Amino acid sequence: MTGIHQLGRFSAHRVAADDGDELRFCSTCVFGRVCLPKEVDKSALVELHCLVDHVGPFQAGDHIFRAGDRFNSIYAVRRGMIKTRLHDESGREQVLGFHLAGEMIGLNAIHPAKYPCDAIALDEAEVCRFSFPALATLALRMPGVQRELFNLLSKDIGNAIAFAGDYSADERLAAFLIGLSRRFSERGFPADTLHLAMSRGDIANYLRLAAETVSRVLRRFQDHGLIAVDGRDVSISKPADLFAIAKPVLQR
Amino acid sequence: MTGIHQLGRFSAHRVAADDGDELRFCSTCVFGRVCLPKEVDKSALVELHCLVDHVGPFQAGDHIFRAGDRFNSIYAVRRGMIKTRLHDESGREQVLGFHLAGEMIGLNAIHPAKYPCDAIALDEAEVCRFSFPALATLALRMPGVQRELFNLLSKDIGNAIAFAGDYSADERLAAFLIGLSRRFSERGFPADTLHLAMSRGDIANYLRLAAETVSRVLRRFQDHGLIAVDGRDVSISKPADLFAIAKPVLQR
DNA sequence: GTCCGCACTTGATCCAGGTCATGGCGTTGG
DNA sequence: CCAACGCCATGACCTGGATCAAGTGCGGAC
Repeated sequence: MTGIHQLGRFSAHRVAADDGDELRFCSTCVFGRVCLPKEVDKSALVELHCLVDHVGPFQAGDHIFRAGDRFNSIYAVRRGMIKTRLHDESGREQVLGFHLAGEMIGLNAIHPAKYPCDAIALDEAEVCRFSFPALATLALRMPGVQRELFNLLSKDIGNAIAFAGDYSADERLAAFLIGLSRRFSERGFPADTLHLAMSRGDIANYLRLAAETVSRVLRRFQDHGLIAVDGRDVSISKPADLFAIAKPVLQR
Repeated sequence: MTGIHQLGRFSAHRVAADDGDELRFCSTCVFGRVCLPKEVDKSALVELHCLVDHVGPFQAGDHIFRAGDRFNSIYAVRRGMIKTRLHDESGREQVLGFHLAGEMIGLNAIHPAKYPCDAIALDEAEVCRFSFPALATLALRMPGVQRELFNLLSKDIGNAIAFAGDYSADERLAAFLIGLSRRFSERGFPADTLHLAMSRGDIANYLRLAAETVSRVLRRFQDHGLIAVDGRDVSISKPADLFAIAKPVLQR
């Protein structure tokens, strides 16, 4: 799919912004914070806002972008959950991450100038598309935007190495749940009740475990009273105990 | 160690540049390429060069920076090999990478504003220190510098996920050797004779294997005629066969 | 020299987690 | 209504690589 076809496709999906106006960003938006400092330049802010497209909604299974697509934009998740994954020609899949509202995807596409991975909606989702060339140009005039981009990129390197160590299945799962819980609560969702939009298989793949192991560990956590599992809904009963297990992974 | 103490420490190490002059960068330098495009602005170039400090030499085991140090600079390796690692309070170590001449370290420190990992020389090494605030300011005026920074950061995300999948010990080791070989040859060193400046333990840790497994797999590769091992010197006899093993890791 | 220490190798054994097989359950579609 | 399918759970078994335990070989101190 070429860049032009992509544009056409997204235009068809476009919906009106349901929050954020000409000078205010979505409440969840990562770029919201560039509005805060005193350095705010109204005209530049309008420009920043103008280079954003709200696209979607996507249904579960829809691709936001595909590995190999020419890179032109980075995306902020606006609603729903997105997974990024790469899969080689022999069919092996590797889930790279799950992205919640307010988080950015596509940053790892800047260098090779094409997306290295697929981005797939896990439930009904909407995203904001930022033209990266436009953003980079704007960053030349707005130090806050540049700083924010550097921060986002740098943070992503850190995220990528989160599960790099050789941790046990228990540590991985606990860290996965605690991490999700934190991110949910940062976005205003309750920290103790999680909805896992992804399948057990996706979780397993992300954590480099077998799906059976994920089932078994969740079961054991439940038997020990750490969590309560109901299908894809998980409630965390003993966050402190769960954190104690996750600690080696989280405190890098 | 505070930023100021760091500065003092590095000053003591400072040596004169042995290549690169006022308007030319070290031949290996990642920022060398910003000099190429027509947009070159001599005065800005002088500025870019001025914000670089050549520091070192460091001896094997010396720290370039430590986890927790306040972030102020990114570093380009100038000579030698640097490993980055993080280690938690319980003593578990995790090697994040090995960095050759011409490669950049410290990019993952931008966001938390402090280095998340240690950087340690593996042999006699020198580095170039770039003040990041100065670089970011310069990037506002030099689109080429900004672009290069975005590229470097984005590339690092890709590097971080290289060994993320669940690959076998053979695949990991083969990919490690092929990857090193490629990077050496990009820097002008022969592609078929590698010197591994790091210990077997470091390799094992980086690949999430046991040191014993690294020994055994190298032995097996040698028995199969793929490589010849002489202590820390490895020569690659059948790059194609080795690549075939490494393929699942490399072709993400 | 010879003693020590460290990195590395090699063999023997063990185990966490993978794989395989089966069955339940909820959803979709005819 | 039932069949077909996908997702999940759970038990039985297997295995790749970790761990444990000896060596080996080499460089540095004296």
